[in-house]
Amino acid sequence: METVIKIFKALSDETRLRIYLLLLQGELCVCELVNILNMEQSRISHSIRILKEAGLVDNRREGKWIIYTVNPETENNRIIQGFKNELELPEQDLKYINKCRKEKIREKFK
Amino acid sequence: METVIKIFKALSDETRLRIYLLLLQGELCVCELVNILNMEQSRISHSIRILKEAGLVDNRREGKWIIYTVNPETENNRIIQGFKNELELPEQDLKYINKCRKEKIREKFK
DNA sequence: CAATAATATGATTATATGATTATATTATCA
DNA sequence: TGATAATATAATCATATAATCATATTATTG
Repeated sequence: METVIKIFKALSDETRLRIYLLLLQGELCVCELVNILNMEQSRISHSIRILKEAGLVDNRREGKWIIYTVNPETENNRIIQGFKNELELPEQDLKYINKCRKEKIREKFK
Repeated sequence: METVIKIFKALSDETRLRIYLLLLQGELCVCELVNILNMEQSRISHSIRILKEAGLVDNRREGKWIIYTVNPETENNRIIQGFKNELELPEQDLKYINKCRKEKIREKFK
């Protein structure tokens, strides 16, 4: 019950929901999310933290970046399964994630 | 997106989640919920209102009672489908809903 | 129609949450 | 090793939310 509440709570905020939907499209680092969502870095970091605490996302370090991914375990959770089919990435975010990928925001600085 | 956020928000509170799970077992009036959950009437009413505003529950009047049911439309929503399978009614609530049904709390006063 | 039962609503208060700003941490690279 | 990039964390503030208390509404029943 607690687990489920945490998941619902984590996904009941627009910023966090958008981040999670973006991560479902593929891994991203904070600076890419900042770029895609056009939001303050600390806001992204805070949001991610709550997603992490709900067990929804994982991360690994890769050089100076920390790469975030959806946690495959919770991704297979039936709640998430259901909502993945129900909800799609906002068009604007889709546009910017594609732009971000083309421009290789992250690798540019390697 | 807004719709989904409202649903997540509505279900991210223990009181409301329990009420919704109880209603999935069958229709109930406020006085039965008060009895089962052992909470203030106004708290139940307020909680139900938020579930209603999220489109999760319906109601009809029946004499002096107002009977609450899950909204069949959202019940078929994939998010709800998923979470119904994922989460079961807390044991305590199951016990009290059965007790409530045996004792026919509501009809007793007809 | 007055009293009562069932429920809703409004006001208040305490607490939680989200956004922001500033600062700290960790890794890279010149 | 010092500067910088990427990210995290802490502190603060404004707003949202949950719980409670009091009151209003609607229907029933004697």
